[in-house]
Parts: sequence; C-alpha cells; structure tokens
Amino acid sequence: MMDIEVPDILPSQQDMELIDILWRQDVDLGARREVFDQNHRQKVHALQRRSEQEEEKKQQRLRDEQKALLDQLQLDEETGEYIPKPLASGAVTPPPANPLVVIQNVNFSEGDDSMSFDECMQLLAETFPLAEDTSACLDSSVPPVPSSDTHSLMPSKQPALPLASLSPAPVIADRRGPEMDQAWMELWSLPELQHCLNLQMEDPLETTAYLPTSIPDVQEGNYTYYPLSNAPNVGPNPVEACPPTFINAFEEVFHDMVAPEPMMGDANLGPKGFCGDAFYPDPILCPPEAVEANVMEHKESGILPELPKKPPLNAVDAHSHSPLGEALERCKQEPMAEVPDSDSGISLNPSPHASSPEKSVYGDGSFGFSDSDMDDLDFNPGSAESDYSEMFSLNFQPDDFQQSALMLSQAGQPEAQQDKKPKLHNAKPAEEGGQSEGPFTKDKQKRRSEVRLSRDEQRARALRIPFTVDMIINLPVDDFNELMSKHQLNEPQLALVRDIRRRGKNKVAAQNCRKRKMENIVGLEYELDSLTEEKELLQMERSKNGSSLRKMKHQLSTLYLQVFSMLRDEEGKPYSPSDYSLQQTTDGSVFLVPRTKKTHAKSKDHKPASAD
DNA sequence: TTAACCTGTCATCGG
DNA sequence: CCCCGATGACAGGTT
Repeated sequence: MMDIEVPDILPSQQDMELIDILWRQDVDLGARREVFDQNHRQKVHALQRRSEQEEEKKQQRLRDEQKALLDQLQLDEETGEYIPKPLASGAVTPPPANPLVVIQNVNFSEGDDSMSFDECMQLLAETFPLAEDTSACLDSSVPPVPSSDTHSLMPSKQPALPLASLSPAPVIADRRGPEMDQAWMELWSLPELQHCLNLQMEDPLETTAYLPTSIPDVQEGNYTYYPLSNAPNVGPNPVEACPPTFINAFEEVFHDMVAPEPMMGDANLGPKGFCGDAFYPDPILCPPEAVEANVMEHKESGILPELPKKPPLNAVDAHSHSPLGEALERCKQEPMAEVPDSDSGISLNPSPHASSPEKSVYGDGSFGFSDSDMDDLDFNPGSAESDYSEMFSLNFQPDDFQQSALMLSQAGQPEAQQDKKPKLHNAKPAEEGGQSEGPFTKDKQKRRSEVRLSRDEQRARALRIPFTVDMIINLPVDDFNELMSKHQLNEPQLALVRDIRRRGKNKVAAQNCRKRKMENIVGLEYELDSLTEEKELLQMERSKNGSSLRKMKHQLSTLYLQVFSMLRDEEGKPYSPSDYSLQQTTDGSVFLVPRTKKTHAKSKDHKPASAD
C-alpha cells in the first residue's frame, strides 16, 4: 500500500503547484488592481477586507495550532495508550517506498517519535527566538530521511539538538505548566476553533473509513481520542512550538505576497516547496493540513481506486481544507442535483468568507446583480474573495457535471484544454522570480484571457451555476438546451447562463471577425501587390508600344518624304511639301492633295500621283 | 506620459 | 418573431 500512495502524492503536488501558480496570478492581479484602482469605494472595501483578513488570519493561526494539536494529540494518545498502536505500527512500518509516506505513517503511528518531536519543538521554542523558529524549520527542510527508524528522523533533522534534551513523555508532561493548560482552555473555548475542529473531525473519520492502506480501526481509534476535554492535557507543546513555526514559516514564504488568509491553508498544500519537501520535511514539521491532504488523498484513492488522480479531484481535494473545500467535497459526494441550489447551509461561494459580511451581500446580492457590480466585487484589490474564486474557477466544478458535459458533447475538449493551459505554466518553476516578475512577464495575453474567463467563472460560481463556462459556451445548442432542462435553474441563473453564453459566443465571433478582417487585409494587400505588379507590366508594355509607335511614325514620315520627293509636276519640278500632301484612300489609291484647298483638291484638282 | 495595440463587450444588422 | 453570427464602436488593459 505504500507503493500505491506514491503516485497519489506526486500528481497532487503538481496540482498544488498549479493552484499556487494560479493563485499567484490572482494575487498579482489583485495587487495590480490595487495599484491602479484609485476608486474610493474600493479603497474602503480594501480596508474592510484587510481587517477581515487579519481576523481570518488569526482564525487560521488558531486552526493551524489546532491541527498541530490534533497531530500531537494523536501522537500523545498513542504514546500514552498503546492499545491501537501495535496494529498501526505493524501495518504501517514496512520498508518505505517514499520518504514522505514513511514519515507520515511513522508520524501517525510511532509514539516515540512524538516524544522526540515534542522535546525538539519545545527546545526550539525555548532556545530560539520566535523568528528563528522559522529558520529552524527551514533548516530542517533538508530532504527527509527515508528511514523507518523514527528516532533517526528527528536527530537527522535537528542535528544541533543535544540528545540529552530528548526526554521521555512523562518529562514532557511535567513541563506542561498550568498556564499553558489555561491558554489551551481558552483556545478550545473559541467557537470558531471548535467549529473548525468539528469540521476536521468529521472528515478524518470519513477519510479513514476509506483508507485502503492503513488499518481503519486504528485511525478511527486515534481520532476518537480527540474530544475537547483531552485537548488541554496535551496542548502545550504544539501551541508552544509548532504553530509559531508554521506561521513564521508561512510569513517568511509569503512575505512578499498579498496573502489572503484563506489561501494559506491551501498554500500549504500546494507547492511542495511550501510544505513537506522544502520547509516541512515531514508531517511533524509540516502543518497538519498537509497531513490531512495526504489523508484526503487516501480518501480519494479509496473512493476511486481505479482512477488515477485527476486534476480536478486534486484541486477540490486540496480545497477541502478550507470551508469552501469541505463544502465542495460534500457537494462532490452528494447527488449533483442538489448542487445548484444547495440548502445544506454550506454554500459554495461564501464559505471562505463566511465571517465576512460582504460575502452574504456577494452571494445573496448576486441575484439580479449587474456586471459592473460583479466586477467591483470580483476585482476588489487584495480581495481574498477574488483570489479564492479565481483560484478555484477552473476546477471547482463537480466532476459529475464535467463528465456529463463530456457525455453530452465532445465540446468538453475546450475544458480539457483549459485545464491544460495552467499545466503549461506549471512546467515553469512556480517560485521562479517570485511574485514580482513571474506570472505577468510571460503569456500575459493568455493569462489575461484566463482572468477574463474567470470573471464569468466567478459569476457562475456566485450564482452556483453547476456548469463550467466552457460548457455553457461551447456546448451545441441542443446539448445546451438539454443540459439546461436537466437542471432546475432559477431566473438569475438562467439569465447569467444566457449572458455567459452570449458573451462567450460573441467573444469567439469577435475573434473570428478580427481574424477574418486581418485575413481580408492580408488578402487585399496581396491583391494590391499583384495589381501593382500588373500595372507595372502594363506600363512597361505601354512604354514599349509607345516607343514602337514613335519608331513606326518616324519610319512613316521618312517614307513619306521619300515618296513625296519623288513626285514631279507636269513641268518636272518637285511638289512643295508645304503646298501638297499625299493622302491615301480606302481603296489604296494615293492622291496628291493641295494643302490650302483640300476640298477643292479632293473634288476637282486632284491628280493621280505618279511616282517614278 | 502617450500612443498603438489587443481584447472583451455591447448594439445593431442581416440571414 | 426569434436565434445567431457578423461587425462596428467603445472601453479598459497592456506594451
């Protein structure tokens, strides 16, 4: 089962990189808008969002701490109670095929490792200032040690730690001061945290049930030890060591990015450089989201074992760590008929911004919105909402709809192409040049089109349109009508779908029109060239004919004079050319005509010319 | 800073 | 009359 997990992780990380790239683009876009947009209202929005982001960031920190606590809880529980552990270790500790997998499993199963980790992290927290914890974590980002020996993990990652500091669990328990317990009690008392924990506890329970690799009983047993009452007993270490490292590390990573808070959780999951491989070599140092990501991948592989990881699945899977992702995850599991107008209370779009009052306006007010209004909402500077929705715009659609679209028409290809576009970007290192010079230096046209596309994607998502924009635009009329008839859409949704289709069609038509116009211009230029060339040829021929004509005239005049000089009158004297001229009739007869009285000469005085 | 260019969108027309 | 493509005009963003 270790071997099965390896291909699961790698594509997921690629997708995470893809998501990160898209997200960076969006962030970059938002930043630019922030720079260029001086609209006062948007400033107000930006300020509000900033405050909201700070608030959400706090909540995210709490979640990180909570998730770290979950890991520690699990470990400590296994340490303290060896009941499930033998099963887990026996099932999980085969020779590693992938260091990540091994580390993860070891982390979940080995109790001794948790002790070392607690000790190390506590020592880190005590020894290093808060800012250096990050560097400590970063230093520990050297390639994970592919060993099944759990004790070799921490010493190898923290070589500077004196081994004497490693102490068994009871010592750690002793070090937990009552003030830390009090702090954790306060943490646990936070409603958001408890809600987050509840959400997290639901999914792992489901997840482990699908786990094909490890023993479900053990996993479930571990998770069942997560009641809130247990938390304070084991909390101090995580709150003391792990969360600061997480937060500092992320702030280190994203210090130059306008990092909307909800993205952080996903950013953890995305590029491997942000998580396990670079900064957090193993789940110990990695945010628990990453562990959950792996778990969710297990879940995916459990649900669809015969299918390789599909990018949309991965994307949605990754999103499942945010409330939006969870909602999507549930929507994906629910019958799709419920998706368009979900009454589950978990709305698709407002999830990441549930705490934001604007979100409700955005979601509810989007009915009957105008495009300009939507634009204002979509592209608020630094809007996490915008970033989120644009990030999810490509993949947020449930698979069932995409597959239905493929079944309905072969027009689903553009969608696949659209998915391929970002992967082309993915070939480029995501961290290359960072945000400042990466996303917008190349392929700006394409990115811009993607951004424009995502605008309609955002609108569609705002109204929970259960189709992709590509489907709406590219499906043939019959298939489109069939699709629309299959899903009960309300009036705003229908209007939006019609607008999206009209705009998309018109966009394509405009492109074709411009293409034709350019082709016409090119054709006309070619025709102009050919006509110019023909004109030059005709002019050459004309000049040639002119010269020939002049030559013939010259010859004719010469011959005329020659003939005229031969004419003699009755007295034998030559005719004067000024007084007479030679004229030829139609029958070929030539007459000598006096110039001064032509008519008379013609009628009376004409004489037959006689040439000697 | 400005102009040229590109692209999306809307209004309109015609098949 | 409706649908849909074509196209001019305009706006906004990019180079």
